[in-house]
Amino acid sequence: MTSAGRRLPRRWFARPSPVLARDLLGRVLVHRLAGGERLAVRIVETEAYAFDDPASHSFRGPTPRNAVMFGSAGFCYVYLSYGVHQCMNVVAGEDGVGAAVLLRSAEPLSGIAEMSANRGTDDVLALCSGPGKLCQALGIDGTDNGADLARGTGLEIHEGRAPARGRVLVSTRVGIRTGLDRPWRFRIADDRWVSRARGAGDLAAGTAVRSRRR
DNA sequence: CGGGAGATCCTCT
DNA sequence: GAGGATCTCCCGC
Repeated sequence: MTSAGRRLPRRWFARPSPVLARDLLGRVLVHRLAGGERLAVRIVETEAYAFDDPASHSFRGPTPRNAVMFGSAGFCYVYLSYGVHQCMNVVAGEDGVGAAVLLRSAEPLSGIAEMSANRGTDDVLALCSGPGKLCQALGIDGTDNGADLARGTGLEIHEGRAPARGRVLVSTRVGIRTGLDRPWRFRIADDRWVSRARGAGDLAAGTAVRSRRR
């Protein structure tokens, strides 16, 4: 059994979303199913969204959909994307701020048979390589909106192991048309489990970060 | 293998 | 009534 370490406490989540997004890399998302099965994945790609961020659902203030974003850190915000895909966020920051981190892709650790069934494919590289795929594999949907990740009610985030220093790539976010000035997409460098993000910004931003380190 | 379009429906204007 | 924090399939090269 994989030892994912302790469950992370609420104060750990209560930081600015770009800080939390980076620190979520390497952590383990666990979903315990009603049947007793335990699905676990290692987070390898995230994106931060903030209250004053035109790309964020919270940008125009609280609404019924984004209400969870304006609550306490460590809660789960799930929304339906394009009427088809569920996407999971981790609420960040102080209460009432409206910040969150989108989980974009992950490495399957346990419960792979169940995740394959949920996704309808045996291609393990395609199980969690995107925000919609990740939710489908783990069986996360609208009923998980508002779940308390810090309290351990079946959907939890455990300590895992952070990537080695210098192993984090930073780039612009994917699939948005505003807020492209913010380099708030984080992923583990040279990790085969990150999503294949299409779009011009990806390679350019990635190489920019790489060359900046020289 | 890269790009483009359609699916599909909820949310807010 | 328009427009998505996406995914997959189906082209064409």
